[in-house]
Amino acid sequence: MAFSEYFEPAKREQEIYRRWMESGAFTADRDSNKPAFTISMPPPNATGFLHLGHSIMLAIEDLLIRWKRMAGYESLWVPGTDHAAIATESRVIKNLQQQGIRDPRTELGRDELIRRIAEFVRNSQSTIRSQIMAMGASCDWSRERYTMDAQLSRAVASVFARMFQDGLIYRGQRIINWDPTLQTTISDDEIEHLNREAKFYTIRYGPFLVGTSRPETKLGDTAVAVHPNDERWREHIGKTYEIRWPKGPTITVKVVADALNVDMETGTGVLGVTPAHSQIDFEIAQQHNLPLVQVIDEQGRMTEAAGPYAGMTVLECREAFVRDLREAGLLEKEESYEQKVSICYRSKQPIEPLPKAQWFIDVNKPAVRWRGQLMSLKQVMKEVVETGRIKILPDHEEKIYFHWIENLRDWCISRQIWWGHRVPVWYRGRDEMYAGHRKPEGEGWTQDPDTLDTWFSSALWTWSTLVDPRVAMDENLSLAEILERSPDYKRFHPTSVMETGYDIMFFWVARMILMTTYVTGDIPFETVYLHGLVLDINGKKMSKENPETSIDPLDEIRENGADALRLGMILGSAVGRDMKLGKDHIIACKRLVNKIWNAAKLVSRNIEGKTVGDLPPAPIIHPVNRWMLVRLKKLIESVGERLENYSLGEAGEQVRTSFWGEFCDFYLEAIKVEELARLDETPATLLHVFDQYLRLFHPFMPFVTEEIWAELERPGMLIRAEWPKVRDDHQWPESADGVDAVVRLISEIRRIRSDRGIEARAKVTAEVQPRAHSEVMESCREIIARLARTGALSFNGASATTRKDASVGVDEAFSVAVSLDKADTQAERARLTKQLNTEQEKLASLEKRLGNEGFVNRAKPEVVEATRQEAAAASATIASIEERLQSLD
RNA sequence: GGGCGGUUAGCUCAGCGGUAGAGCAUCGGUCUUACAAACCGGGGGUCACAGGUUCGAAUCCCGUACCGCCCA
Repeated sequence: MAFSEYFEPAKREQEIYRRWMESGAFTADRDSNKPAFTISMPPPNATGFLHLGHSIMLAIEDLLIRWKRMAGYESLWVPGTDHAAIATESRVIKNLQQQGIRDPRTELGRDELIRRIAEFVRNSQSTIRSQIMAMGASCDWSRERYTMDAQLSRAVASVFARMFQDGLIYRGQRIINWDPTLQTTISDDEIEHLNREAKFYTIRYGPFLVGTSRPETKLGDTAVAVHPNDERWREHIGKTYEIRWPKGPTITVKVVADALNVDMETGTGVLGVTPAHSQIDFEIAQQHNLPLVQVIDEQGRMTEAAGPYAGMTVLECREAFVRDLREAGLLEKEESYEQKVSICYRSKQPIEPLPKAQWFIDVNKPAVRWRGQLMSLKQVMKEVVETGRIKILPDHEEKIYFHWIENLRDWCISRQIWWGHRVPVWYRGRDEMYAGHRKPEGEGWTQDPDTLDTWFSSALWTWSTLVDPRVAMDENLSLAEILERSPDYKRFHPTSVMETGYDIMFFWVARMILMTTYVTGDIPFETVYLHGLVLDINGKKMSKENPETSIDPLDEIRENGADALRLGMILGSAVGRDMKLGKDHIIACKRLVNKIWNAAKLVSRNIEGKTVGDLPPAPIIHPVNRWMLVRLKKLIESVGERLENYSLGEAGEQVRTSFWGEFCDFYLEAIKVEELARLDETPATLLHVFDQYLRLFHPFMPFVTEEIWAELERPGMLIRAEWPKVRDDHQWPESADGVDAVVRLISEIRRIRSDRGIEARAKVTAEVQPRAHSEVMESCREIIARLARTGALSFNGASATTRKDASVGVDEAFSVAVSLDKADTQAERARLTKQLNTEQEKLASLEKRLGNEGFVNRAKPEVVEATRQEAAAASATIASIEERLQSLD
């Protein structure tokens, strides 16, 4: 046992992690008979870097995994990475462009570009892997997966084919969200909204006035919609107008009545309908059988249908068209307003609604067999949460989830990029189409060029990662058969907890529920724990533009250690709440790491060279040892409850408070007293208690606790040690209450010393007049003497508490007189009067409550009893204070 | 426009029916070798505002104000 002066995380963490790995502690044993506890790690992007979002995810999940592992569960934490289709492809394309390849897609071709991206992914996967390790994550690397692994790809294709056969996947010509920058469609959920200052134009439009922020789309109008009850326009309904724009083209618009989308109060009550470039207008057009005129193409340029404006970009066209309208006197009004622009969450560029044939998942078709009924995907998604089969934390996220489902539309799953799972559909000629997990027999088939939304494959993650790779290679097996023959799937699915940020609940969590219930007939996970965002100290998203407030987890690990960073993510945070994280907080957490290291040094010194018996055989006699065991018992109880409730921050906070305040500040100081130290039971208690704290702390700060465990030569490794159990035999109420009184007595003497400016080194004479627990107090005299720095200490101080040359502290269990060099009755009276007032106020309020019949009759009996006892204690204290005050007269 | 949150000590936040807590910061002190990244002591809050329910409200309900997020 040779503790270094400081625990140096940077020097020790890698070695500790290596020992964990080598011990096999991360690897789940499928054949054990323990209950399973499974978490699927949200796969970081294969090309990403560790950021604080990952840190908080890893800190929370590792905490749960380690706790459950210690508590007797077969913990499995499956790590992996995501191919992140759009993000990765656009990143590599940008890199290639910087290397001088102006248009990588055309210059390299599909196969070569995919080869380059795959190579890039291979190189960067190891980066994120080592960063996950740096956090101390105890995940099962032997089961690491990647969304593009063969068996996961097989799952993707098979699910697609099955949904196609069930009619849940269809190809449809619809208005989709087109990102002209990335040259692909995106789903509704991938759109973000941005407010920006824009112009709002009112255009003279045949007999109408029509408002728009996008005049260029008016070239593609095929109707105007008015409210059926609007007197102003009623006569026009059903008529068709030809509108000749100043420089062309001429458009034909029909006047239709629409009560749903037209608001009479807004503007002129006339809505220009552009079916090809607006979701809502498309729906109106479908109802009224209106034609579609596409005026904007996929490059974001005007089409031939835009007449003289063809070939211009959208913005060029807007400018030109507005100018032409103005010159022709058709521009009625031009005002500024705040426009909501839809942008792509990846490229952050405006999206362009366009008509295009794409693959969709039908969320409304009742084609899913679920618990004996035929339901739509939407209905199943709702059902599993409504019935509590899946519990979402925090609670209010369930409401958000339901609200999202209400508004959910068919999910567009095809993308026009190359990196990803290719749509498993083949065409031959004009009429033949085949969907399956492999190419159909015969000649002349061509595969659909599009790929699938990344979230399609991540939606399968909880179970696709558990598919047996060898079994999945058998092309003749159905998906159901593959699952049936995958031992990990059978053993570890459904998973226990899905822990991720609330910001991807719709992208991911909801879609896992959708896919997994459909494919497996079971839920993907039992509990969803959604953490909040980690913000900088000003409540802003961290970004490289603000390096002062931005925290890089890898820097923190290097400087302060992974334990401190992890604690920083857990302590003082609660489920689902955003946290403003400053470096101060992490440094404060580092102090706890340091504190436990130092405590370990002292513990080590105390047990050195002694025969330390194990608990329980040693009978515990001394009240201070008993008190410590009682405190520990209550802590274990309470921490267990908090963890079960997912109050992780509170659980950690309680261990910290108890460890620092009760164990370090009192117990460790108390056992420095020879009288206590020489008892055989003391080192046994000390080691037992410290050992238990190490276990309680381990899931919160695994590295330092594991290192101490080794230094103290505890058996095995802490990662595999058993979680503390509540010891019902550790119950000594008199000792526990008595030592509580001793703790207060010490504080009382210290306070008097501090108030009266008694020199720190001087020993004072103190006389105690106990009213309860006198035996315990007397048995702690040496401890009191040391911690309160008293010289003579007696316990018959009835007379002393009336002396004028003393300062008296009053407590419900005792009075204590501290002798002074000089009497100062004024100061003494002032201090006691203040305390008297507080006590009297307290008593008055307690008595008022007790005098209230409603309270006595209706409140819980134990509350009434506690109130009575408090009142009794307050009166006892008051009586003593009054007695003391009289003696001063 | 719809939905969901938040408003508690100077700061960051817990607590969410039994009468207010932590860390940091602050003020005063430091004999004591586990720890000055520490120790001892102190100060600091009508829990945003206004109603209601209750024996009892920071906590539950209704409303107001401001802030934030999500969806149209």
